[in-house]
Amino acid sequence: MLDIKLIREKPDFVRQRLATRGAGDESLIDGILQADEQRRKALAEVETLKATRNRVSKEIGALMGQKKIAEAEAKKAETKDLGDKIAALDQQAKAAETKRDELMLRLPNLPHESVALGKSAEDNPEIRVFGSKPEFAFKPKSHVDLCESLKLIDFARAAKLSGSGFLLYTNWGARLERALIQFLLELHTRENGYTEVSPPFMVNPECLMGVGQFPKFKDQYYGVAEGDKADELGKLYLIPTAETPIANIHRDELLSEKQLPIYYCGYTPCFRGEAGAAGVGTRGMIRVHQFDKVELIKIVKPEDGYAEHEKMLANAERVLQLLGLHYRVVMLCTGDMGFASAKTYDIEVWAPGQGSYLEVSSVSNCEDFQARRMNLRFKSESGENRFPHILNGSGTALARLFVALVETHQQADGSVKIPEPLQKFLGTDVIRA
RNA sequence: GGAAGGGUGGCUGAGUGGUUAAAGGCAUCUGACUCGAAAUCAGAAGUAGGGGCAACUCUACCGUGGGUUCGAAUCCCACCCCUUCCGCCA
Repeated sequence: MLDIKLIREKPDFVRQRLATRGAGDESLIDGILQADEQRRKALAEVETLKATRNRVSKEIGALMGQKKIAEAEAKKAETKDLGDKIAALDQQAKAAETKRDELMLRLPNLPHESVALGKSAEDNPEIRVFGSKPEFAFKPKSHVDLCESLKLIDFARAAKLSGSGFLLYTNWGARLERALIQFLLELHTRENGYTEVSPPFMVNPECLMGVGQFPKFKDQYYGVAEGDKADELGKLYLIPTAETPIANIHRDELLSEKQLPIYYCGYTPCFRGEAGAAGVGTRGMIRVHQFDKVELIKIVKPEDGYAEHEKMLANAERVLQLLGLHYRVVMLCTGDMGFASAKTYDIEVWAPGQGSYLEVSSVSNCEDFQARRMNLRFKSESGENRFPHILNGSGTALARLFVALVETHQQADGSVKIPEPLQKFLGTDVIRA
């Protein structure tokens, strides 16, 4: 959520920054300003009436104390009708506030000034490249073929169990998935200083609201119900990313400055409806309804936000470097950024069998946008309450990492070599048919 | 699912209709003492939203939402959450 004071004081600046996203959100500003104006007007009026009522009520109390019953009764008659006026105005103020906040919750974050202007993914500038596309003396296979020949994934039976867009990892496939999770968590906790957490996989709607996934993208997530009780639907949702529970850990808290920075990492499965998205329904692991991910979350002082952002990006890149994978880092342009983000880098890993780059990590600084939504603050040394920056980054998404790994390290004989840092977690240096 | 108890400020914990923003304690800040610190003593200090150039001032907030009343942390109703016990259960 943006700061209403910023919208009030610099509406043109806010409109201009929103316009760079190209989604037309700046058109909401007028309605927000109008509702805000109505709210303040009603508030000024009703608060004057309340002040009167409070004063008279105190006088009545004093008179009662002195047993001057008649005088007290006279005062009561005086304020009798104030209540109705107050109730009516209260309702007006509340209605205006509700309208203002509904609109505010639909506004995305303002892009940071360092973000490249652009309309779509084609305008995303490439920041750097690590390694180079591997050369093969044979035609590299797709992960789909490798997974079938090595029996890593049973696509057909996964569909039998849950429909398209789900994966059944088998034998070395399941063990590789588990080894990757272990490898990632060990890397981030031991080398990069993150504290591991293992959060619930279902959360209440407030959490989704807090990170900005609700209300705008409500149709993209899985709601659950207990048993067959239809009215339970909507009390809990399957998490689309570990960001949702982890970033909300300190929701509605007032932290002390000494507690910052906070670094969390955690493994969870991620559930995505992917309604209308291309790729679901075809075989493969690129776009699925459920995938594993190790997520990084930071809660930091605003002045440290962007330095921490770069460090988090480096933490995610380290994963691919250790696994010997070629990748590139791109900065998402203003038109391609996520709703809550002020600045995002994507890491795209090369998948030789696909002949394309796959997004395996998205590292964002949401600044204080999420902190405002979830009312997470910290008390600074000087005593003022401030909103921290909240950052999130995939460290990394697993299904696509799995794809890049088997496609990159496949051998002419159809086997897959396991990079050295992963061997101790998997217990082998090669997977053969 | 059943029963009982409970939700008060950064934390803890009093408070059953009228100067209660709310005692006490902890933590925090300022001053005194000290070479400095600790301890001790004195004092300050909630959060949010309005109005005002400002000094300042008003309003709201005791789990949430309603209700009763001139006036509600306090009384009534509904709901949510937590704890313990029972039932079921990995």
